[in-house]
Amino acid sequence: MPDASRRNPQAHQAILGATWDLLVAGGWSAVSVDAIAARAGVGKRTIYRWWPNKNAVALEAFLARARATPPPGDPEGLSETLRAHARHFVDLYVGTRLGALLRELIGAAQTDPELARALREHWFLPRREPLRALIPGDDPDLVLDLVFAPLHYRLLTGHAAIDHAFADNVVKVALACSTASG
Amino acid sequence: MPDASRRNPQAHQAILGATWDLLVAGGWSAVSVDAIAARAGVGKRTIYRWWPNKNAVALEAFLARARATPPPGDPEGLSETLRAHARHFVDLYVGTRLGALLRELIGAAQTDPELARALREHWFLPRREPLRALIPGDDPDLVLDLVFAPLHYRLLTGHAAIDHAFADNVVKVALACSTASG
Amino acid sequence: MPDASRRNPQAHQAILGATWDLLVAGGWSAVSVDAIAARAGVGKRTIYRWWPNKNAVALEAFLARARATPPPGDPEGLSETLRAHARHFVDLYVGTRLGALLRELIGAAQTDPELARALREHWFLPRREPLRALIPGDDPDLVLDLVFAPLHYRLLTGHAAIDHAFADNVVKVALACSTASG
Amino acid sequence: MPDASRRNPQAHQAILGATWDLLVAGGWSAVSVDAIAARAGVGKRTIYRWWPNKNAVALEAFLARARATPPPGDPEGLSETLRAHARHFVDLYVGTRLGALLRELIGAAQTDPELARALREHWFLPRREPLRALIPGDDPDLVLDLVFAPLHYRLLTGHAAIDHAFADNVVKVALACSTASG
DNA sequence: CGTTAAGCGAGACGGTACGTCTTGTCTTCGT
DNA sequence: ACGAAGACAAGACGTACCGTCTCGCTTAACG
Repeated sequence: MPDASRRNPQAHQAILGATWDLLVAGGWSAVSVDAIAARAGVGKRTIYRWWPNKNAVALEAFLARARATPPPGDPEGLSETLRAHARHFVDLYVGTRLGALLRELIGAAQTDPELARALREHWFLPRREPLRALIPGDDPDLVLDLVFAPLHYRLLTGHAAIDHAFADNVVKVALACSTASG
Repeated sequence: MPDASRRNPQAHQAILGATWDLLVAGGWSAVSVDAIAARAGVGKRTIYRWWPNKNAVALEAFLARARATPPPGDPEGLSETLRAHARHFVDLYVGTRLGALLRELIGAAQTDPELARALREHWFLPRREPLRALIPGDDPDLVLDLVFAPLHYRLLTGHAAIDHAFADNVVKVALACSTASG
Repeated sequence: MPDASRRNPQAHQAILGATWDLLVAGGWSAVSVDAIAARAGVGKRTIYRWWPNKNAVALEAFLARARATPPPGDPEGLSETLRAHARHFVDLYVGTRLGALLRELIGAAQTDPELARALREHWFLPRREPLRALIPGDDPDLVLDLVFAPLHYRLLTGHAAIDHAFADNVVKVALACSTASG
Repeated sequence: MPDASRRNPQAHQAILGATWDLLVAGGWSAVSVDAIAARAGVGKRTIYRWWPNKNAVALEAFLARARATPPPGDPEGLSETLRAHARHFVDLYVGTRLGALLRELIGAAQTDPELARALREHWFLPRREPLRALIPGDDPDLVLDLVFAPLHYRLLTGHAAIDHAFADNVVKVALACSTASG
């Protein structure tokens, strides 16, 4: 295992930057380890020393940019909070390179268990966890899924449009559910 | 381009069968056009003549098997109907090779727009369409998403378990929503 | 074996014509059985019914055109006769599509024994035979080779130019040989 | 393009060796880039990195073996020298795998200009050059052709046998020519 | 005059080889 | 020891061509 303290931060950033640039310029299909290395002016070995494969690099590039736009500070009331989060996802995902990348990462995760685990651990769970405590009832995960699943489902299948109105609707009915049924 | 009436049905079935066999034996990563051709005793050209790539072949293999277990005849009452469908999806997807294949196909669809279109057109929409008419209110798609999105979301992200109880809960709250909010 | 009396002469000529056209348009590499069939408006089966492979077709196309320019009627004297023949070869081969085709056929014959046999039988021997009787001495084949080999050698290796002067020189020294040594 | 100093000599030799082995075992038709790579335990990419195609590989394999039997040191007298060289060609070519390979390479060169150039440059010219200076008269190339063309002509057309006697005869008459006519 | 057996056009098929691409490992230098 | 560079084994990709085949259609010879 490499010694993290001796890692070259320039190379680290160059790799993430090159990955993102390639993605913007040519889409996911333009991202290959060779291409990243060439554009970053870095040896392939340096990439494989620190990441297991290009999916992991792309995940880190995604997280760096996605985390740069932090989730909304929670306003008053559960309904408002969830609505703010749902709209935040819409803004982050829809019509953005970041949303496309997330789609592609979730896609790649279907054949890359390690990526699936990392996505859960570094993206989905951290965004859900702060909200779980706010949800009353004995199955907060169910409510969170009612809110967030439709968003991601449409993102991945594209069978219907996603916008703020949709986000608002989803939150409204999901909350109605949890009170009506819980 | 090619004349479908002259298509060799033996070769057609052999290709789909070989694809499925490879999938069962070695998972999605074992499926390659070369491997399919070799196992089916078929020239690669014959595959490329009728399908654009292996994703399309795998989709057809998926649909052939998935359609072989038709959705439940609709029992009395909307609630029962949706519950039957949700449980049907659970049975079809969870812990089965078919579910794994669907996951992988949705994954591949994130970088293959044609596959995405075909999946929507030949899988998602046909399963939704008969149910849309049954849903009261002015946004039946929203209700269908409340029911089916959590299922697929958990299938794709694996952040929580899927079983009949989950399916039942989802249907219960989704219906509670639509009545409470609509 | 097919019944030659029922052969369609239009198809026969169309195939030879298409072969030649392809050759002129794109060189030997543009000649494939598929391409011939397509351009001739003929089924591949029709080609394979009458020829074993494309080399045989091309040979026939070559012979049809090469035989259309018959060798010179033999003038007075062996020296003149050989010189006329040598110059005839030069005219036929050098800088012409026909010469290029012969090169390519001899090339193909190196891995196609049947083509080699046919070339010998239908091209080389018929051109040599009438001359053999004219050559005095006990090894006329040697003299013929002294005359014709350099021509074909340069055609195939391209290590030096071929023109009438070269043809004349070859004939002059070859004849000098045969008298000096014989 | 690639950095020759970093070339792996084991792989280089394995490729040439595998090419030769395939040739000996199954003839030219058994030689394919795939087969070479498989037998040499080498990636196809490694072959294509250093050679443009299999013809170039085969040429190098030919040259390696052909140069291993160097041309005869030149004995006293032009006649003896040429005779030794002619017999050397006969020994090298006739009834040997090497001769068959040369035939096939010359054949392939008819549709591969780069191979043609390389054959001239690395085989024909180096063997001719040392002899040119020995030939008196103003057209040494003509004399060399008189000696070597018949040999190669018969090799390529197979219209007559090749043996030491033929070589001797060719040299005898070719020299008679040059003195008689020059 | 009708039947029947070809030739024929079209093109699908099994197969093989091609040349390109990407992945992840390994080696060689330089710093 | 890390990093830049890139060669390497492996093997999938999609294309091209080969030679065989199956399908209907037409057409000539024969009953």
